[in-house]
Amino acid sequence: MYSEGVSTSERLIESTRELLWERGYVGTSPKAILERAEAGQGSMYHHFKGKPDLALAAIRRTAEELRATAEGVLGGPGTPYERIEAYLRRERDVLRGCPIGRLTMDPDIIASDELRAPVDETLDRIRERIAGIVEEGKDQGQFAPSLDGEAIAATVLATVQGGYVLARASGSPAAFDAGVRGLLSLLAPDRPA
Amino acid sequence: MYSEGVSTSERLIESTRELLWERGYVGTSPKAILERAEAGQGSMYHHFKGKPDLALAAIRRTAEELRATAEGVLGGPGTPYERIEAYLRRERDVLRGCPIGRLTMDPDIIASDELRAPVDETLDRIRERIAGIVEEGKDQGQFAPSLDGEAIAATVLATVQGGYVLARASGSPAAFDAGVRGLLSLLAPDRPA
DNA sequence: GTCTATATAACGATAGAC
DNA sequence: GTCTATCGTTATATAGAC
Repeated sequence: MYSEGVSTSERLIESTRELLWERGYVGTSPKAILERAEAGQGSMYHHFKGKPDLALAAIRRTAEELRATAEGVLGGPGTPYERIEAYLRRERDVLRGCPIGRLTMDPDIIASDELRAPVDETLDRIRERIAGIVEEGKDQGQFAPSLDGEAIAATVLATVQGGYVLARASGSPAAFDAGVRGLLSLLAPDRPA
Repeated sequence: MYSEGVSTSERLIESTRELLWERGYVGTSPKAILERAEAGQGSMYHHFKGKPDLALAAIRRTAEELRATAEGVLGGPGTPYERIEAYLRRERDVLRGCPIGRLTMDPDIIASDELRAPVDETLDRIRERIAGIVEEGKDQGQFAPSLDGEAIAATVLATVQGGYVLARASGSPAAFDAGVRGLLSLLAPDRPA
């Protein structure tokens, strides 16, 4: 499963990342992590204080990765509308859901300020980034001056996060795509009144 | 906790509904259900085949309740826009999340067609209801003919479901409200181009 | 219908040998 | 740094008395 040269602590973090994405925090057991990482009980408690500590390391890395991915499209070329469209349409494994957003449904994550912090910060920063792009679009006359950047940014992010919910409920990415399509049709600069 | 006259099986279902909402399926144990229902081990396995069977009864009831609540506002008075606004702005315990939508992040729910079915059906029927209202609005000239009812309906539902995610991440309902506000501003019939 | 007793496995963590 | 052994608790379910 794992090639030589990857450290045990590295394998533990990567396995935890996968399991948190698939099963959430409550649904992920140390035993499952150890099996996937091909590591023994002792290794985990040597490198990490326990399940919450290991999960924190995993969540931080996933959060960092998600922020980078988002910035990759939002900071790309194109008009404000095009960059938001690129964000909404970027390749996604829709049925797997959002590795960060899904954690908000985990009671133990929400109960812990430390575990919730990277989730909150990640979504918040992407939201701020989108809000700025909307304001940019207003300055350029691409979006109506009446639009509130912060509010539109929340709508964009919510459409994505909620799209995952609809898709997983139906077992098909179609509802996610429909939601994105609907939002883009409302947002389109040349939308008929 | 429970007044006389409420049957044990009733208390079991209600307790399960609460716990599924708070902690999801994976995070809810029979023991926790029994304690909350003030029932013994034997009662639960007398009335239900096991945890999945009890959960199914609980989910079905919650699904039914949610559909009725949605129909209550979507079938209310007002123009199509006003009815959609009423749906988006209806009173919600935002930080608790959606009792049906949250189940889509539960691996054991998604893995079971039987448990997923009521979740899927509920969201699908609300979506269809909203899609019809959008089409109505198009017929009446309140919405642009270019809008796709199905897509807009998915956007509306996704904004709500995603709004819960953003709110729970930040520990405040503000992001939910912002997302709704943003969507309504895009949807408003008198929106400036 | 409800109770207690019991069972098997998993959970999350610690101890101490190597 | 990793391993095995062990711990006390919980998860989920069954058995059988009342």
